[in-house]
Amino acid sequence: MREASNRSNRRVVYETLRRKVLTLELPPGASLSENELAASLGVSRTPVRESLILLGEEGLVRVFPKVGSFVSRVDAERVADAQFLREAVELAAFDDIPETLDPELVAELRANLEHQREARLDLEKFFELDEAFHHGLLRLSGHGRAWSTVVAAKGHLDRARRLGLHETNGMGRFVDEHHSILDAVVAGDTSSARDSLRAHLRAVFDDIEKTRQRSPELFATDDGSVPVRRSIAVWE
Amino acid sequence: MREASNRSNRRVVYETLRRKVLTLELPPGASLSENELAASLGVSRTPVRESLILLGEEGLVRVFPKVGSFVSRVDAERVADAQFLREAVELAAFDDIPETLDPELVAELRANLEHQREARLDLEKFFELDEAFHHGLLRLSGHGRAWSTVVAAKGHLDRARRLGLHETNGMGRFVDEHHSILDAVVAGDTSSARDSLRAHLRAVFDDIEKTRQRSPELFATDDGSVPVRRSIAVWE
DNA sequence: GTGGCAGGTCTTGTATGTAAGCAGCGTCGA
DNA sequence: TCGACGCTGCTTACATACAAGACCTGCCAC
Repeated sequence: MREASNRSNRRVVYETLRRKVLTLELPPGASLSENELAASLGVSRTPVRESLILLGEEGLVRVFPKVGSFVSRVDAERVADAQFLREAVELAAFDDIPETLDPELVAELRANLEHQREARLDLEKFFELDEAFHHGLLRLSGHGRAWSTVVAAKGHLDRARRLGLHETNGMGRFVDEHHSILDAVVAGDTSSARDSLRAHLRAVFDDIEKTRQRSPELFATDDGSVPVRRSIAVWE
Repeated sequence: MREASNRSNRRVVYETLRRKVLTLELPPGASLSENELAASLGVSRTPVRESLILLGEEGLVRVFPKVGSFVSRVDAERVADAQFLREAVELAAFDDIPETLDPELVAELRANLEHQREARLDLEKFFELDEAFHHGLLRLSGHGRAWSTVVAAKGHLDRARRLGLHETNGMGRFVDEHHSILDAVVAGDTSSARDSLRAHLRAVFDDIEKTRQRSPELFATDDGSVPVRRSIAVWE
């Protein structure tokens, strides 16, 4: 019945749920019943449950034993933690940038920036390119593998950013900042690249903070309280 | 039959397995059959399987579908990745050290160093204190929560370190280095503290490198090849 | 002797059954 | 009217049954 896929059901379910949580398609507080999800996705509870456990470890889902599982609130502390981590890692990588850069990778980054400009009004597309760009910066210094750790830690940061960017009219400014960073790196001016990158990351974070002050309800502190059980889940 | 514990079976199994992997009690390459582990631990396959999945995400275990699960080899690349990450995070934290330190925390760190000196011949005890010390340094700057991410990423680094320290005669040198770091921090000399911390972390890493050159077989690159199935598991 | 095939046994992946607990709501009593 | 109590339906946690594939071993043919 199910096609012979190399990717296990669990992997598919995990990635599907993760994407929906990060894109806020499954909003904070949404109920994630194992039974409902299993029925919706056409699999048994097992892969769903295993996925929820993984998302729980990542902090994107909270599992309350015998009560229910819910998409976690966007936690301001976790957002700040992720900001600190990514800044530390990305800046530290610039200390290890080699004298001569991998020309192929530089070309890839330049092409990425072109696509960013084209996609500056398409939130999802832009986010995807933004991720690849920052990952690429790490790869320039040979620390590309550290990106996965950053990715795993910055779920709350990404959701907070999305909350803010829904009110923004275009990501042109970010593209400009990306350009500054890459130009400085290519010019061999590591110090300037560091400053530009730090400024860029801080600007993103400041936007989030502004959003938080405007709409604090979106950032409800994620204490141990159990959300109301009513199904908020938006699930087709 | 089983006592009403707040900690779920899965949590207990996960932490048990993780500890045994990190302490090399379960050596790299050891077979981790879900059935065997379930029988040994007196639980069903479910919590064991869920734990193995989590350890797999952490990189400590490799799961080969329909073949078996095995403790992952100590991977030199992953060791280097973890080294980069922890250095980035710990050094970046020093940029945010406040003017006046939390005196309670400082006292705790000083007491920790006393215990380190007492335990400098007891590997496991020393490791525990070492972890708490570095975590404490992060807490000084208000970034204590970032430690969990570092912990989750540095499993390979910890195992590599253990491999090396089995051949060492005491951790007195590390205690001295810890003292230098803390003294510089307390004196408000952040720059010197950074230098000392970086030197300390690099020294640890150099030790690992030396071990790797002496005993490369312990660091077999962890490619996709399936280990022999014969049960290497040491399990009482 | 050697190569190849088949079967048995192991593995993980998935589905489902069972247990135990929390929450909400209605009802009953004061 | 209001509070307490129990029932009902939901949840996750755990156990178990089944499916499908990989590997090893031994036998058989050549």
